[in-house]
Amino acid sequence: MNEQAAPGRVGDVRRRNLSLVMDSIARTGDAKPSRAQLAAGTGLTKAAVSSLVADLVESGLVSEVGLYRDGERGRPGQGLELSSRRGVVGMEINVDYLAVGLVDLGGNLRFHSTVESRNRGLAPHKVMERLGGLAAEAVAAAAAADISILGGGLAVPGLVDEQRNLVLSAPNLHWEHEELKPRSLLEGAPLGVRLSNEANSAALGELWYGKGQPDFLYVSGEVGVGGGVIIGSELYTGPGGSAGELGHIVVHPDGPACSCGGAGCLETFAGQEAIFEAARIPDGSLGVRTELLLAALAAREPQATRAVHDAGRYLGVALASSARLMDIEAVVLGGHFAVLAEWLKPALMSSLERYAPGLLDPDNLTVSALEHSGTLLGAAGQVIRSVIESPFEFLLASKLA
Amino acid sequence: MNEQAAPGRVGDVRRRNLSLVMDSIARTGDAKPSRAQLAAGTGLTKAAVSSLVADLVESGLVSEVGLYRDGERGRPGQGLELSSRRGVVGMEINVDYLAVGLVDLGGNLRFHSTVESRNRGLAPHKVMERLGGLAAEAVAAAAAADISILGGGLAVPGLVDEQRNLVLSAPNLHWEHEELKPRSLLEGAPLGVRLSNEANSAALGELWYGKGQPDFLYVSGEVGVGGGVIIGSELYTGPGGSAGELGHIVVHPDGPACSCGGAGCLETFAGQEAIFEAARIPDGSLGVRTELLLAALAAREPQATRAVHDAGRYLGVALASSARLMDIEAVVLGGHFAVLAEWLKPALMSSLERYAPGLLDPDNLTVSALEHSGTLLGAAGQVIRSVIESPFEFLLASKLA
DNA sequence: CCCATATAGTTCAGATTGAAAACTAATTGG
DNA sequence: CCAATTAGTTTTCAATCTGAACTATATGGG
Repeated sequence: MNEQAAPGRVGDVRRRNLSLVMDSIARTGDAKPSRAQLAAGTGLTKAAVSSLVADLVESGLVSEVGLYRDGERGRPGQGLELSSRRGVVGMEINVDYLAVGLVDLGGNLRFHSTVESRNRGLAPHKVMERLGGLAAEAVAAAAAADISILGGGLAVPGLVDEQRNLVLSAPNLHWEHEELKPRSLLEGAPLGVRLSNEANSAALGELWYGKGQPDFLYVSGEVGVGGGVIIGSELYTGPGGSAGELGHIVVHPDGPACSCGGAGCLETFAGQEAIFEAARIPDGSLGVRTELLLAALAAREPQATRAVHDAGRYLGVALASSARLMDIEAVVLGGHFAVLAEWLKPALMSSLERYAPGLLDPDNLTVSALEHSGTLLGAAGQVIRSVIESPFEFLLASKLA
Repeated sequence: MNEQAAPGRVGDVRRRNLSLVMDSIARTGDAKPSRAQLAAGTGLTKAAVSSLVADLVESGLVSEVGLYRDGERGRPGQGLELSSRRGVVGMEINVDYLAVGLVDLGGNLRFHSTVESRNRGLAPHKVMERLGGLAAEAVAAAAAADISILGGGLAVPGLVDEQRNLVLSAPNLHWEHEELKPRSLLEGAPLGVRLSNEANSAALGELWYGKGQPDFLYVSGEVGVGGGVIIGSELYTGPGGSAGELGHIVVHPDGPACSCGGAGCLETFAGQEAIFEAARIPDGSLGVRTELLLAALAAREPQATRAVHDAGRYLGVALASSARLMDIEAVVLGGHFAVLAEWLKPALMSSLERYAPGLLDPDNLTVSALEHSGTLLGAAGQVIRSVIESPFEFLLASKLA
């Protein structure tokens, strides 16, 4: 069948409980729980929690932040939080811009910088060079705030091989099978830099730092139409790692040819290019075209209205199919779908009602609250999450060093 | 965010390792491994394996089956297998028939019986009564073979709530929100009877007792078109438990209305009724209509050929979308799609090639090898699997008794 | 026929770790 | 200032793994 599971050792229990305590602190967030509260919350004894927290504090992942003094009787507890002096750098390469952010273990965005950059067709090493400059700013900001950088996450708009640091295919950048050297962006960071897909990162950002529902489909409308599937608070990537390709669901069997080699894909109706073209918006920078489109919609120009209506209708078809297939009950719109939400939603909802009546509650179709920082937060969050989920490995590494 | 994980206790290690040993024995299958081989395979020490096996043998889940004598030097090992004297009854209610089977822990079908029964529109208690008669045969067969029955699995062609023993909706039986009493089919079986969906069970049967690939989409062509999604050797059911509804993917936005309330669903092109109707096969029993259709296809009658061609084409659209969305790389055809495979496959493959070129290797589009017993094996297998995955709970229960 | 060799399986000491209970620490309120 | 209350630590105990030594049972060469 498939691979054999590893045997359970006595020490695994501690591994798991360290993670449980980290996760509990992370979830409790701003409440800064005491050891006693963690014991109550996790089901562990106070003794066990004390011992676990001692290890986590020693390693610097968790800090004590003063006493409780809430007027209750009894000895006040020591508040605990994920250290605000450890951080991860989130980075994003997109078609029209580059962005970096510094996120501390608690999930606070401590520094943020975006620059416009026409990356389409640019050689990967050129783009990485520019991004390196931006990353240096984040490193400087971290030094200034006395934050030690554990690692980084880099999101790109394409299919990636995380293990090998390959961008397998990013059609909108015109990159095919390019090897990046993300590690070079943050020399010396103990956990390195992790490559990820933009839509997946945005979905994870939404999960960890947004509304936080455990099951939803994130729809990313950038130049391409991407998707990130969150099931049971985990990203579903599929066996090969490329699940969520909402843009290439067939929404009309007689539809036009698509750049993917197929036909009738959602992207041919609802991708940025498709919408701009159908709305007769002239060529130009993304910002300008978006302004023109919004103005045309506000002026109720028929071609623009129709373009967005069609996009909404076919997005509805794709969501109806997706919801049925994957049993999805909530959708979060991001990217240009978020920008166009006001005009898109009516057609989208009526389409959903036609093709999958009653399946998706209108209240469960929301717009991302994180806007542009969602992808950064998600990219950094993946590294933060890996520390929360396996603090034992981190402890080991820091003990050796 | 979501629910808190349970704390790790020292005893969890044994729980996990008991399961690991059970699973190792199950996987090794006919090879009947010795304790030493299990130690090598699992990474546990011989001492640990001995202790674990002792518990499993005592509870009756595992039996020793004679010595190895393979001409090697050294003391021969004691072969171990999942007990062939413990069994689970698999049961199936479908539109045109009822079936039961007796499956031992090793996955061998020890008894099997199917009867035709026009269940459409029949009251659930009537159907359960008939099924009870069949189940009694399985119980008698078990007694004769000295097999003690641990529990049962019951598959139905509809959406179920496993926890509450509800059939939420089985349109092809004309059942809506019916409560079944599956437990009554096997009074006294310690693990009870577990209700499940027919397509999901067939997919699991294929996983555990068929070709055994870890990732695939099982497509069930019964009266409705269902699907079972297997990812990483697990059934993907989605947050609400109703994932895999392949039959209601929208394959043509201008298609006809569907019984689900939507429009253009795959089922309206590729369901049994749709195909028979498009092929102009007169009403009658399923067996007769199938014969007529196969004869018409053999005679190359244009309406039949066209009907099956269309079904294949739209199935291709649905599979292209599904494969893109869920990153699926293998498909197993079951039910009438298996019967019609010869005529269906050409249209299906050319459709896949048109809508998702290169995504699905023709070699990865296969027909189920288990035929009708797949669903039974899967239904029983879910209970067997639960014993393999948590033998500790079973040990506890049997110690109390 | 017997003993060296090899492999299977068991026994026992040692280490890790959480539970449970008793204990110490720090605060409030009468 | 002391009783009550809550936080956190220390101690003892049980579960269960590893590792090493030991016993059991086979093969094969002299």
